Amino acid sequence: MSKPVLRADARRNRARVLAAAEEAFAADGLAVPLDDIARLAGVGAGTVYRHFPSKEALFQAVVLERLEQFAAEARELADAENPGEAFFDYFTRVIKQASLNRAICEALGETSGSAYKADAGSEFRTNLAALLERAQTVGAVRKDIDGEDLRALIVGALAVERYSPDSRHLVRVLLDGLRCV
Amino acid sequence: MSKPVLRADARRNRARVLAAAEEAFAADGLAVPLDDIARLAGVGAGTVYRHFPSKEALFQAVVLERLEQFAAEARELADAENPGEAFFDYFTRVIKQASLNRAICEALGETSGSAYKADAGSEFRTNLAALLERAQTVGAVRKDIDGEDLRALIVGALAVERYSPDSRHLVRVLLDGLRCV
DNA sequence: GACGATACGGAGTGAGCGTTCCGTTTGTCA
DNA sequence: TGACAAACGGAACGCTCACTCCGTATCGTC
Repeated sequence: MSKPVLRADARRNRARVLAAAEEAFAADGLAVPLDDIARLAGVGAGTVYRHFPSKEALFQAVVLERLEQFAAEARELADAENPGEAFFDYFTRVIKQASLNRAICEALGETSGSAYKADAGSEFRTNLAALLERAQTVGAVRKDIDGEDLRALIVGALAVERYSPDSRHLVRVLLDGLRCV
Repeated sequence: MSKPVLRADARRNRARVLAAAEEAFAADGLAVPLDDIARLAGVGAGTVYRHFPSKEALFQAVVLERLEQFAAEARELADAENPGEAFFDYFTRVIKQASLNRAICEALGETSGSAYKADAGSEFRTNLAALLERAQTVGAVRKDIDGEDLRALIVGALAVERYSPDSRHLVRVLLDGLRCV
């Protein structure tokens, strides 16, 4: 049912494809031609399709890998002694990292992105909501927003950051808006 | 040098193309096939190219038309009795309208969008900056942002609004961040 | 080392789309 | 109304790109 045990070269090539895709999608988003990814990985296009049913599936695999990293970071902060600080630090860090990764920007910006909203980005969602709630409990963050609101605000902050990456204080404007009044 | 006086049918078709393009681009952005625009306008593809040198040029014409409307609205508010209120009202209205128009979203979001940043969207830029400065003068808006910052924040607010159009209060979070502390 | 299965490479295929070309139609003006 | 220029329509072109196919190479096993 699951994996029929890959041959050694197949395993190696799969890893190469994933690495190449991560780099290429991060730089140019979904627009990068699949042939470019194959060339970057040092394999043929057919090999890419042996491991991933479509370009879109490869993209999602790359994005989900990254979202799981974000989720892990959030988990580490779940018990931080200062929930407010933890929340704002995390928010800032995610924006900074994600804004440098066009794949993440496009994936999170997807209004109808079923794959990230529903199934597998769910751990990211859960942990993010947990951070938010703790920060709200101690009075660090206004209480009239929920997890889904926060994700929308992340998308907005990403757009701001992408638009003017130099301006250090713009995201702070948003954070100030999030603080308790 | 300028216009060689268009024939009547040519003038009519040009207007139809512009109207169709405005509708199509607003709905689907630059991704809409040019043939669709031509069909919607009831003309052939060749006719579109008689009036506009490229699809991109047509897109810019549509966007600039809209930006000039925004600029005009800002001009009307330039002497409002309450600069703070005028600023926030204008900001909210622009976000609301622009978020419904995918062409505007894409155009404003263009990081390297020379056409809108440089030449012709300049009146929009100027008037927007004037509104901002007056609001800052009366102490309604924090003073550590400038016109370019504001445009970045508009792009961000657009992303938020597009992501969750229902949530009435999300843009308010951003506005609260803009207020004087 | 030989054999069968697995995986590979990259040319090929088909679809979509921006743009052009040209035979035909239509407006304008005398 | 006739004739010429202006404008039209849409078929055709060329390019890009996702995806497939199949002859060839490589791996694992006995």
